[in-house]
Amino acid sequence: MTKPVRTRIAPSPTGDPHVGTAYIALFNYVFAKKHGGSFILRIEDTDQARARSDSEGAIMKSLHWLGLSWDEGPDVGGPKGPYRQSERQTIYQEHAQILLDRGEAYRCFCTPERLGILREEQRQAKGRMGYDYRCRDLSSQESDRRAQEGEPFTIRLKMPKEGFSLMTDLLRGEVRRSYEELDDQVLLKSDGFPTYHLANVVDDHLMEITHVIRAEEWIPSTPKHIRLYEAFGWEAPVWIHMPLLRNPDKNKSKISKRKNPVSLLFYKEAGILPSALVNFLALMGFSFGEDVEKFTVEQMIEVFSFEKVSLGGPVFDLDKLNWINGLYMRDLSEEALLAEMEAIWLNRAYFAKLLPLVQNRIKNLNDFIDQTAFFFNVELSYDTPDGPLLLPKNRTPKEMGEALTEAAEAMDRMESWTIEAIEAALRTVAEEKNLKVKELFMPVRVAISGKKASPPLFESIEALGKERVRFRLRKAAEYVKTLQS
RNA sequence: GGUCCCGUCGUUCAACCGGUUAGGACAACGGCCUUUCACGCCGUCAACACGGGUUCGAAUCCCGUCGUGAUCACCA
Repeated sequence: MTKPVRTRIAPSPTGDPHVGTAYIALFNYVFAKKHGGSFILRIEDTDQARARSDSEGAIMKSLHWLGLSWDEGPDVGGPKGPYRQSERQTIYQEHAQILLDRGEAYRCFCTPERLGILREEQRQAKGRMGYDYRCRDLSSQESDRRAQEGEPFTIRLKMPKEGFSLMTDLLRGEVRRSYEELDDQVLLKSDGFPTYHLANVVDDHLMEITHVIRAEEWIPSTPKHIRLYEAFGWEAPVWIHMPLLRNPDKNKSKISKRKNPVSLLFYKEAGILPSALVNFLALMGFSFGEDVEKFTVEQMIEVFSFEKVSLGGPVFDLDKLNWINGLYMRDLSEEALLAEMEAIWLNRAYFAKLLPLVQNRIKNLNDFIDQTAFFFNVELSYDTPDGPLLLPKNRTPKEMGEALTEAAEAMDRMESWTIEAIEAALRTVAEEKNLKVKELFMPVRVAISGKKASPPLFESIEALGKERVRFRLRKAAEYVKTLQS
């Protein structure tokens, strides 16, 4: 009677492909394959405000790059589609209606403004947080009337007010949670889109997901999901909450782009091989056994079991990633290595892009190498003769640290990566930080090129790409703080 | 702040259901190899968060404390 194993990765297309997505995808993939099951990709694009058009494609491309391909998904189709939540609107609305009809959910006419004020009051009072149930006991007549009159509403799940919820997590055992601290979650937003909670449960059920393998940040809301399964009368999947990847800072906070490169594109552009990155990700929480650290996904599938997964939040350690990548480099034939090099920056197209930037500056053909070296590596050293120029006269390390950090974030926010847009963004940063243009541009130049003399700044930034520019600006921000003003 | 997860070297992963000089790897340091560097090899440094129990015996089981983290949205 055991059903075929089906797992899924459900990324939200709101930004660059995230290393955490790859991490969770890996374990879903491996577990499914271990049991001869299916691995599914579902795009959770129900947040129309944060969705970014280029994101979905980039996520799929990156996952394919890592070899974590799916059996069913928006691009390959499958029997349980569509696999994009934005294309499943009516399904969610129908299911919300079912809950409404059964009295398991209710319309809520509270405005975002009122809820915001409520939240603020609760914060001040340091009391219980959460919805105050104002609309929970509206009569059905009133509820129907107001809905008919066109008053905007959301649909909330009716949670029990007492007792406790019990979740059994394969890795963590039983987790109890009192219902008193769980409020009535919004299931359907006033724009008609579902929230994660509704869409996730409905889709997991309809797509016959047997094991939900997701990050530990979901543990607190799992009782709501369990309640939803109960309300629908469905069997819940097996819950497995993986630890969260962490920053290498003092506190080991959840991995974040402010402190660590989190985009898969960064690692690709930094010359990390997909096989090495996947292997490294596997090392985060999983132990192969016998002290073996280098293994392929296929080998991991052979030996995989959740008993071999540990729960401490693993720190994403670039040093070890680079070490293991070196291992994979040495395994490659010269031919294969050459192909990998051409695939990143050592190719004609990239040379052609750089050449116009330096043509006026070179006196012989070989000067090209000197002038463009910084376009071919990842991290620069600022402990150099020009390094002190990160700090203009009369500016403090703190000021410039903040300015460079802001520059990094401004670059990250850019949607269209053009020379003009880059310049505009940096000028805005200078203005916001009350810096003269040159007080920002020289440090930025040194940050991205390592030198005070470089090809044109914005063109160089454009050619380097967002990932390395961000990385260098952040590194420079750290370095400048160590300088004396 | 409430709730919940977690807690072994700086980092990562071990040490089957209690009995080990607590092990491997990355990093660091030292050495060998090498014209140099790297690779490789050898070695050194380094951890059971704390306090109570249970037990002949606790990193391992229980309780408490502390600490980190996550979460408390019409985001996922």
